[in-house]
Amino acid sequence: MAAEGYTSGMDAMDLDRLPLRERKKLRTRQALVDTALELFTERGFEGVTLDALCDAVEVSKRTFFRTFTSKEDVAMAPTQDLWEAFLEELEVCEPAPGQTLFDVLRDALLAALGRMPAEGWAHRVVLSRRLAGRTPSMDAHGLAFCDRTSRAALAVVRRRFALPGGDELRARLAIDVLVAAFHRAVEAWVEGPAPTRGRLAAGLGLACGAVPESLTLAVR
Amino acid sequence: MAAEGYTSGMDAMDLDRLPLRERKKLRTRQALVDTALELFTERGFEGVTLDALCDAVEVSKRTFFRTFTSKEDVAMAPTQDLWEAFLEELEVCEPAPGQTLFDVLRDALLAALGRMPAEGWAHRVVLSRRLAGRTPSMDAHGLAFCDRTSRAALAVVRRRFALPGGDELRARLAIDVLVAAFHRAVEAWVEGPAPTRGRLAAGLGLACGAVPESLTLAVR
DNA sequence: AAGGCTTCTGCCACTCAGTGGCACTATTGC
DNA sequence: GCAATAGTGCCACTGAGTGGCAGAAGCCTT
Repeated sequence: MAAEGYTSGMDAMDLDRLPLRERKKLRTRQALVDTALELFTERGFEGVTLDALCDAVEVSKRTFFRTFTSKEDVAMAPTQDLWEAFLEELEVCEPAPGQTLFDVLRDALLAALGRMPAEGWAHRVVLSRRLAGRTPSMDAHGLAFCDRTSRAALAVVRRRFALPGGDELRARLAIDVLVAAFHRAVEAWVEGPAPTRGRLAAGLGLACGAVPESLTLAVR
Repeated sequence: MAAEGYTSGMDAMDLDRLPLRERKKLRTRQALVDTALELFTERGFEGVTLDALCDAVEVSKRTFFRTFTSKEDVAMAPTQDLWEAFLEELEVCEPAPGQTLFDVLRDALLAALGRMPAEGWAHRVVLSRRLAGRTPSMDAHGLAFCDRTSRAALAVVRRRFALPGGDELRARLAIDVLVAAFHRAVEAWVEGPAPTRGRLAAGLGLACGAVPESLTLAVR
């Protein structure tokens, strides 16, 4: 079943209606992600060459690079799916007027989280994050992706919620803070017991709630 | 330890006292950074091979990799010097009791900024950042470095300012927020006219001040 | 249902970043 | 000066990522 967790805005129904060619492509994509996470976890990111991965999935290296932009990319796919869903949620959400932008952003992220497949996704993210923890190049890749997503999010916010000029900076900071809170939540989540979507959502809420106090926290 | 803009906690006095070997090393390092920024700016990051850079500086590739960890690294050196100085400042600063952690962090960063060489440093950072803006791999490298520095900063904060257990998250968030504010400040700074240390400091103050409002900013 | 048309895939050769090893030269402390 | 101890240059090698082209597989007519 291809799409789950790989193409964010799509459920199994849509999937079956896809032309055969697309379904195949999705299947290879999923196979690459799953096998990559498995092999990397087993032997380490550096310990697995692309040739080895491609052999295991029975795909040529050329095809790999038509599906993913880099070796890091394949291992970060699960998280990236979430951020893409976040952008889509941000695009369609209808916040109550007067609501705080920060809350709107947080809710969009929570909604995106709710759209991730209940089965398997969380596990893939955990493997991916643990790997990133001990693989600098993976971590860097993930951070860069977040940064690009933040820019995209700012563009959506600017277009949909018509910011007064001086608030551009504040909006961008709100996004940065959300991203930071999310990272902290994930960090705690992958260490903790039984990582599920629900626990991650709870952690995100907690981290977001801690932000105001983080600014007024006194030393000594 | 080093020379202007290359090793944070040292001025020209100290430099002359260094053994010859060290001074040579520093000189190569500086030559590599300057030439790299020049060539990259001229022909683009991808447009310059390491062999070309090493030829220009008359250094072997082997030596390059003894000085820098990667091609990206050499181009990000100026910013990294600042963050290293920040860690040192954080280590030695003596905040007034009751002061806000966030303010302590911001002041440490401002102090580090003040320690950067008045001549040349700002210009190097501007070149470096502009390059990073159109070179994903450089940007990723920079973000990863910030992340590592944030972790290190948290360790210092934990040790020096003995946090109660539950405030670990809040402290880390405070650091993340500072980093975000700094990034926004730099972003605006490299676009603006006549980038000097002073203007960057002003921009950082502005961005830090905008954080509380960014959390309460309402949509529509 | 068979033809051509399009799109994707496999393969091969290539560039370039980054590493390991060894011989060589230069600095330093005696 | 003279060992000991760096740091350096050179060379060969691995592995990521790319370009090009020939062939296969899905697709779209009639």
